[in-house]
Parts: sequence; C-alpha cells; structure tokens
Amino acid sequence: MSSHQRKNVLFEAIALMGKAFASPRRLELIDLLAQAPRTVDELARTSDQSTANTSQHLQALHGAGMVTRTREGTSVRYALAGDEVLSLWLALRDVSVARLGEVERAARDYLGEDVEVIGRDELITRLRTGDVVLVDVRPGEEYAAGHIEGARSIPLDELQERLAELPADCEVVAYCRGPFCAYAHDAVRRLKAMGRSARRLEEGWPDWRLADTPTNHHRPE
Amino acid sequence: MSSHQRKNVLFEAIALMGKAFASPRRLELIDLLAQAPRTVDELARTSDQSTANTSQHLQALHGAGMVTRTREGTSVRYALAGDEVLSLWLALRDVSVARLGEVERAARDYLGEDVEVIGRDELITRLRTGDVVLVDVRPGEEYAAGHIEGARSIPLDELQERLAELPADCEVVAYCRGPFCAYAHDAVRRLKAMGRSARRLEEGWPDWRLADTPTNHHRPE
DNA sequence: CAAGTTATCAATTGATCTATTGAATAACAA
DNA sequence: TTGTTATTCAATAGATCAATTGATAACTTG
Repeated sequence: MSSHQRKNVLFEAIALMGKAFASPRRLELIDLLAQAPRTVDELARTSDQSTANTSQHLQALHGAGMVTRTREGTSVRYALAGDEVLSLWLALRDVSVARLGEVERAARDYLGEDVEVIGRDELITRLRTGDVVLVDVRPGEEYAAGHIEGARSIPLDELQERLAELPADCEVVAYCRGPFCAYAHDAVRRLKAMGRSARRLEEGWPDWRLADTPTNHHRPE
Repeated sequence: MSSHQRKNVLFEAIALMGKAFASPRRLELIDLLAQAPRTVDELARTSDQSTANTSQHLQALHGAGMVTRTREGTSVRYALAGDEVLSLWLALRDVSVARLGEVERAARDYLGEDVEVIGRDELITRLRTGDVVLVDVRPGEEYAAGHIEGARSIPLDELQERLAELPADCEVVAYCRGPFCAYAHDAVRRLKAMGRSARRLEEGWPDWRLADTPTNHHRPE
C-alpha cells in the first residue's frame, strides 16, 4: 500500500461523516434529534416520510457514528451521539446560513415576517431582574427532554387558552427549536395580537444548551 | 408551495454544503487550502489528480461557498472562504478522528510509530523561558503563507544539512500541517537519530492559527 | 500573430445514492 | 400459539455523482 493510498484512507473515513450531512432528509432527522431522542416511528411521522426510509437514513447516520441506538421494548430510540455531533450540526447550519443568501431567503419565506428578537446576554440579565417571563412553546415532550432553566412550558397550540398564566406586567420571551422552527415567530405574533409585549429569543434550545456547556471546540485534547 | 416543501428548501441548501464534505478528493483539497491558497495546477500536482478533475471539484466547493477564487494573470488561485469554513473542517476532522477508530488506525499506519508530543500550553511557556526552538518543517511556500510566531522555517528535506543552525543546548519542537501530515513525525525521528532532543507539536498550523483568533464558534451573531 | 500555459467545459461511462415496495424479524400481549 | 406493533432487510428503478477524455477559452510570451 503506497503512502498516497494510505493517506486516502483517512480522507475516505472523514468523507463518511461528510456524507451523513449530504442529504436533506438526514439533516431533518438530525435537527429533530437535536431537540430530543426519538423512536423511528416518531421521526417518520414528524418528518413525513415512510418508516422504511427513515430507518435506512438512521442506519446511515448510525454507520457514520452520528447517532446512538437503544432498544426500548418494542421500539428503538435514536439519539445524537454526543455534543460534538450537535456542535458540528449547529456549526454547519450557521455557516450555511451565513454564507448562502439562498437559505436566508428560504427561511424568511417559511417563517413569515420578522419579529423582534432578544439576545442571549440581554435575556440573562432581564431574567435576573425579573421583568420578563420566558416561555418554551415547543411540544411538551421536547420541553420534558430539556429546556432553558427558568422557562415554563406552554406549547404553541395552548397559548391562547393559557394566556392568563402569564403575568400581565411582564414582557414575554418565547423560544422554540431554533432558526428553522416557526413556533416562536408564531407565538410572538399571536401574543402581540392579544395585546401583550413579546419578543423571540434568537437562539433555539440546542444552541442555548451547548453554549452553557461549551465543548472543547475543535482543539484535539 | 406547502410549509413542508418550504422547510425542505432550507435543508437542501444546507445539504449542498454537506455534499462538499462528502468526497475524499475534495477533503484533500480543503486540507491543502487550509495551509495556503493555491492555484488549480498546484493543487492538481500536489493531490496527484488530473487538472480537469481538480478544477471540477474546486468548482463544486465554490458552488457550496467553501472557497474563493481570484484570477492571477494566467492562473486562478483558490483559497478557503473564511475562518468559519476552516473551523468547520477542523471540527469535522476532529470529531471524525475521535469517533471512528478506523481513522486512527489508518493514521497510525501512515504516520509510523508515535513520537513524543508537546501541547500548546507547554510550548508557549517554554518558548517564553527560551529553552526550546520551534521549527516549521513544511515547504517554504507554506511557511511564507503563515506560520507560528517565533518559528523558523526548515523544510524537512533541508533538515540534515541545516542542523547546525539549531542551538545545541535547546530542545527542538517541530510542527507541520496537522494530524494527517507526516513531516513533523519524520523530523522528530531524524533529529533523535542525529542525537538531538526533539518533540512534535500536537497541533498543525491551521489549528494553531484558529485558536489564536477564535471565531464566534457556533453562536449566531 | 503563432505557440504554449492554465483553466474550464462537455460528454461519456461506471459507480453510488435515494426512495419505494413487500417480505422478514423482534418484542410483546392476549 | 397467534396476532399486533415497531423496525429492519432485500430488491429494484431512477437519480445523482465521479473520473476520464478530448475540446475550448483566456491569457502570455516569443
């Protein structure tokens, strides 16, 4: 085996992981798994594709070491393989968004008109002074799987009826899955329509969590 | 256009960038560009493939926004599109190495037996006290394109004849392109064979540079 | 202008990837 | 056991990708 051939083995192995990121379907699965571990069936329903296809993509991801698999009775629960993988996905997503105007335009189409945002740092200080209330508008299971400390769970479709739970003199900050999720946008628009002061947290839950427990970035240990 | 279709546009756009990382050939080009900008012809020769093929891969990378292209008289010089891209490549590489034992085994085969390493922090303190000398063993052009402050350039194939330039009472620290590059390994082995005390810097130049000018990580601005 | 670089384009072939279908398997409950 | 649900496997056809080849375009130099 020549030196050149040997070197290629390295790049081929890395390309395996690259290939995992090369399919929109798989990215959608990764994005869902970034919220919470899920079973094949849940993923198939949420991402609106056949179970067999979902299973195959999940196996491709498993082969690339991106997800873990645990049997739970009759079903199999998949999860992201670690924070490095999450970090990789977020990095890829952000670079992509920053670089390709196309993505941004598509995002704007999908998310509707912009709403006012609040950043991480401002939220932290305002939470400390107590004049904002933080609301997680994702589905209940995802809140259960992990959420920002101090947030209360009000899934988007319960927002109308549970409005009274929110103190009237506070600004409301809503957050959801991340930049590709329309929930927080929607929530803010509805709250404003109901006469409340509201903003959207710029980050989604996975971003927030990872920023709280920073990984070793790209540096080899 | 349904909401579901619109969402897919987002993932498709990101998958474009993923696809860029899905081919070993392209990864090799990225790895080379991480050292210094180069022309198509240089890249073709260094990576040992046809000019046409190299050009096509470079165009694929350009299409995904990973590299920039500038005309220089009769040739075209490609460069990585920014530190985010470099950061992405290093992150992918490191996660891959950490996750797939296969890569590590292949690396060991390629690099030969292990040599002693020195980490970033120790090197910095030892450079300050002045009892080590830092040597960049990459080709001269790459040193010219950027190098660690305080390093002197001695390309690997000149090491033997220029040994006298290195103070005899200092330990030598050699570094090269990064973990897939055998230069520093080789240099340390040769130095030891010539009776000098020597170690290999754990990081390559791109890693070092990026750690010096940290990017905004994965956080959207 | 002619000759020689350097880079890209176009067309082809073989390889790999994707989604679909229907069958096979594993875990569990009646 | 038998049936039910959840997941995976196997085979297929269509789409996309990679490397090769030969031609073309842009630009330098003699």
